[in-house]
Amino acid sequence: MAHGQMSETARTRSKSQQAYHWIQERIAGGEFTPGYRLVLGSIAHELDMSVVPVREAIRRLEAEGLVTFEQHVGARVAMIDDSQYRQSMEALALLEGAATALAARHLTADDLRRARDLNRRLVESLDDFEPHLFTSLNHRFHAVLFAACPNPRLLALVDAEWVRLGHLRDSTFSFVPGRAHESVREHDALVDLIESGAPLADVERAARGHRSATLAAYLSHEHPDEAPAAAGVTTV
Amino acid sequence: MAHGQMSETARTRSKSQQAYHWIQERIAGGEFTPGYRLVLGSIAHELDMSVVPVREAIRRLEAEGLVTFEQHVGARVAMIDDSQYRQSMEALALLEGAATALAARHLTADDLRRARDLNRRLVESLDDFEPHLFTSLNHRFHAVLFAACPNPRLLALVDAEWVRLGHLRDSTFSFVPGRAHESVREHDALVDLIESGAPLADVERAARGHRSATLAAYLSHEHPDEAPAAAGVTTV
DNA sequence: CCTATCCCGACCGTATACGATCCGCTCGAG
DNA sequence: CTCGAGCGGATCGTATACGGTCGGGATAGG
Repeated sequence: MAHGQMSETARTRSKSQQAYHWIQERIAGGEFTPGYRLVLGSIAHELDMSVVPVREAIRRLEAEGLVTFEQHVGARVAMIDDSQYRQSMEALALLEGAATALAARHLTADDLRRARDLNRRLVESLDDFEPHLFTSLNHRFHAVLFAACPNPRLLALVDAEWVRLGHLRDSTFSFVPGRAHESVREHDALVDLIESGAPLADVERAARGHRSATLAAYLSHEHPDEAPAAAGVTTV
Repeated sequence: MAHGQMSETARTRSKSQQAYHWIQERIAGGEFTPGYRLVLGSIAHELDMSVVPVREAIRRLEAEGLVTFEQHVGARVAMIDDSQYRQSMEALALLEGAATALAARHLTADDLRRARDLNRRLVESLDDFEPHLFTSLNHRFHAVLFAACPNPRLLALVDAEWVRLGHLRDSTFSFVPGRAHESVREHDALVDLIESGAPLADVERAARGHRSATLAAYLSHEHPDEAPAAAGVTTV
C-alpha cells in the first residue's frame, strides 16, 4: 500500500462489509465456535467503528444461516447440531453432484490435471493425517471439478453450503479417519468418469454418492444405532 | 383485531421485521417491479420509522437475492433477467425434485387427496385461463408434495428459490400457455408414481423432469434459436 | 446547436444518543 | 436453608445528526 489508497471506490469496502468479512473469517477459522456470543458493542469497538455497520453485517450472516439472533438478547454463532449437519450435507450432496455434472463437459485437460494433482496430495497427506489440511485439499479438489459449472446460481448455493458447514466439515474426517482412504479412491474414479466422457447422469450419481457416503460414514460412526437408510438422497 | 394487540412479546415484531415483510410483500405482489428503486428515506417515512430498521431489512433482502445494492446509490428490486431465471429454475428443478422424492414416503393418503384436488382445480382453471391463479395453484400443488420432506434445510432452499423467482414465475405459463395442459398431466403422473410406491429415484427424476420441461418450454418459446441442450440438468 | 464543466440537491454511510429489555445477583421472607 | 421479589448492569432497538458520494441540470465555451 505504498500510495495509501488505490482506486478509491473499488478498494474502500464499506465498514459493513469489513465487519461482515471479519466475523465470517473468525467463524470459518474456528475462532468463534458455535454458541459463541457475538456482542455488537465489543465487535464494534474491536473494529473501531460504531455498532450500526456491525448490526448490518450480523443481519447478513443471519440471513445466511451462520449466526442466530434472538430479540433483545443478541447474536451467537449458529449451533450446527448433528441433524443440521446431516441436512446440509444432504443438500450439498445434491447441489455439488449436479454442479459437478454440469461442469463435466466444460473441464479442460488442465483442470483434470489439477484435480488429479490435488488428489495426489490428498493421498500423500494420508500418511501423516492432518484433518484440517485434508479437508482443505478436499474442498479444493471438488472446487476444481464444479467450478466450471455454467450455472452461477448453483455455484452460489454450493458455496453457501460449504460455508455453512464451515469448520464442522473438518470433523467428518477427524471422526472417521477410515473414510479418508475410501474418499480418495472415489475421487480418482470420479475424475476417470469425467475424463471418459461418461453420461452426465453417471457423473452426477457418482459425485452425489461420494458425498452421501461421507455423510453415511459420519452418521454410522456417530449414531451406530440409527437405520442406515437415514443417508437420504443416495437414491438417484 | 378487536383487542388491538395480543401477547405483546410474540406479536410485536421488531420494526426491522415489519419493514422486511412490508417490502417483501410489495415485491412478491408485483407492486415493486424489478428495477424499482428502494429509497431508504421514503420507505422509512412511509412506515413511520427511522431509516435504520429499513436498512437492515434491505440488507436481509439483499442476502436473499431479492434486491441488489450499489454503494452510495442504493437498493433496487433485483432484475431477474432470462439467464438468472433459467439458473433459478434449474436449481429449483434439482432441489424440488429431491425434496419431493424425500417426502414421498411420508405423504399420507390425505396429502395425496389434497394434491389431486389441487390438480383438479388446475385442470378446471385451464378453460378460463388465468396465469396468476394457475401459478398459485401450481405452487400449492407442489408444496403439498414436498412439504413432508424431512430435511428442513432442503425445504428452506426450495422456498428461497420460489421466492426468488417471485412474480416472474407467473410469466412462464403466460408466455407458453400450451405448457399448462402438459403440466397438469404430468402432475397426475407424478402423484400416481408416488402413490404406487415407486423407487425414490424415479420420483425424483419425474419431479425434476417436470420442472425442467417447464423451463425448456419457456426457453424454446423465448429463444427458439438456442440449442435445446440448454435445458441443463434434465440429465438424471 | 452541441459538448464539457461545475454546482447543487438527493441520498447513502456511519456515529452518537437514549429508552427498552433481559439476565444475574442480592436480600428478605418463609 | 430454600425460594421468590426487586434491583442494577449489560446489551439491544431505534431515532436523530452529520459528513460524504453520486447524478443530473445549468452554464459557459466551441
